Amino acid sequence: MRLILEPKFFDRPALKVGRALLGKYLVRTQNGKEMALPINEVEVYDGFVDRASHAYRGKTSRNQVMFGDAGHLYVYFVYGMYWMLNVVVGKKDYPAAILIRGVGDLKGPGKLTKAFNIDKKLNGKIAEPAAGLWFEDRGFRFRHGKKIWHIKKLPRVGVAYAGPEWATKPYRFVLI
DNA sequence: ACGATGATGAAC
DNA sequence: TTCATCATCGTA
Repeated sequence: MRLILEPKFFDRPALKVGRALLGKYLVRTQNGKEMALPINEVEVYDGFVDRASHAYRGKTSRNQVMFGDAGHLYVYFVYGMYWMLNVVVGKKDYPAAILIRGVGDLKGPGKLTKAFNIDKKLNGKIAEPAAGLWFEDRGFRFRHGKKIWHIKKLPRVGVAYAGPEWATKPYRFVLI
């Protein structure tokens, strides 16, 4: 089973999409090769009031993709070295996105973008095969022989600047 | 615990 | 135009 996730999958409340993305596959094609790994960690950045979100201080040239349509990729550069991969969710003009923090054995958002060769060339593109990067439902993941899993809710990483209320919100989801 | 490393955005 | 900061990671 390989079902490509369409933009409408992402056009829902951010927390719902964040949970729904766990267990889905991140798929990358480049020069005829395909790689795909299941998503096991994400963070949600939700709306104008979220002080940890890039969109909190309004639209800028960097974050404008977050204000666009669901299903677009928001890719930005941090710490002079790493690319972060997000997918935009929710309605147009409502800034929200899901940061992909872990896929397969790759723990950490900077490692997975390096492994998948993701950089600014993908920023603003729709997540679809034509872009070379998209998301798929490949069926349930099996853990311990059963087709179930647990979702652990944790604070987001590296957002102390948002202040205690927003830095401690359980907007990071990990597939256990 | 800290340095690498450069874009970003706010202040000047 | 300068400057502090940053949705990180590897090495110590």
